[in-house]
Amino acid sequence: MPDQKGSADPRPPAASSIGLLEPQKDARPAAGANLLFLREEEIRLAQDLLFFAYRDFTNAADVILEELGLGRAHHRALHFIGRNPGITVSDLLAILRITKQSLARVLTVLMEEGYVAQTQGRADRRQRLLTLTQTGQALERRLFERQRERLLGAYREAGGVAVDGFRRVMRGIMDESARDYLDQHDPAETRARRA
Amino acid sequence: MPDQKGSADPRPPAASSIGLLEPQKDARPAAGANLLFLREEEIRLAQDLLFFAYRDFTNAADVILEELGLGRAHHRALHFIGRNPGITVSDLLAILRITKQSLARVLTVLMEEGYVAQTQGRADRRQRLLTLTQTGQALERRLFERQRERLLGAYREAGGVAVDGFRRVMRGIMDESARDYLDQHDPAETRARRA
DNA sequence: CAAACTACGTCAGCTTTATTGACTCACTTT
DNA sequence: AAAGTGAGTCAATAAAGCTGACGTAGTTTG
Repeated sequence: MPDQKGSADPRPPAASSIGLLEPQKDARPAAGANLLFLREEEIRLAQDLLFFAYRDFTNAADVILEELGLGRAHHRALHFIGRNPGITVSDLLAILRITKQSLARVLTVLMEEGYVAQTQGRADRRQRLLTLTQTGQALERRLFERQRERLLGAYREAGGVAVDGFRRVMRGIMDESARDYLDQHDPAETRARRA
Repeated sequence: MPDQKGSADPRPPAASSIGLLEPQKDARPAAGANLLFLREEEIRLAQDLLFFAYRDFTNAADVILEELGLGRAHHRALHFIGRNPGITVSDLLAILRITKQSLARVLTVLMEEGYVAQTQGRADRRQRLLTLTQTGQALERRLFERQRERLLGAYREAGGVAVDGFRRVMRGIMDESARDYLDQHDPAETRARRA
């Protein structure tokens, strides 16, 4: 039980810099609009949210990974190969934003253990297209199920409108290139519904 | 009392538990409501969202950290010390979920560089209460500003309702203990507005 | 009060995950 | 034929985490 601030609380001027940037004379009466005045505290809360949600979300799959002697890096590779069957090594590198050598180590293990297979590119034979094997798909699914439980619970509690908001904000946080990537996976069908 | 789990949730039932899992014969034309039928793809999209948003959000501060020879671990410590002045070492450990030794390495650097100061606990003199020095506050602010830009942009684009949804979903994803922690920082004032 | 427990620090050794830079090989493009 | 690209690999290194064990000061309790 954290008891912080229990005793001698050296906390400096707490709500010190409230009005962030412009005091923003929010004239809009729209519902929820008052939530939008972005004081510092609101942003700091979001930092916390990202940290905890990501921490616990990734953690959900760790038990399984540990059994198999794999790490999160392997999970990430499995996830993106599974979602992009036939992806090239360089495309995968661009998604993960790690170096070729870091990826190589991970891929080597995944191929040795029979989770991932390579096939030579047809158009460009220099390419090694990555896919999940049956085993790989099965593992990815186990990992997925764990994380799915969490998201399902969160989605249920929050409701559909909240989920939509969640998506919008998350998209806004990431780089434009990441949004572009997502749009390839989330094409017309879903985007249409969003409009 | 902070809202635990789903029970006793004071929040408006809104469009919560719509046809989840069920193929949902959506009669409602309400915007976003039909987004809620949780096919596998929807969950996988969320995995992507978390990965990219977290990747790019944390990345935003990396440039500054690199200049100073610090890493993300240092940033996390700075952030949570800044947000909990006078926090004890063990409380910080509980938040970060790393081992004492890992934290020790980080804290040693931060204290050597003059970003963090320790004071002996008054009630319990075994405790070493951690605070940011002036320098530490200044650095934390620089890092904060970078991440703030991103969030500000995302919040503006998404709008107040979306931000509220984002918060709800993120809270739902994390462990209950993390939600409890947040409730200490986000007391009456903010929660009231949310209702 | 003495024993037991707690908060913190630290030593020693280890693993995972990442990094940079240079190089080869096979293939494609110009 | 030359230049460029996709992929793999070598070697060396770093950041950030881990376990287990132990010491010391301080607190709580039988």
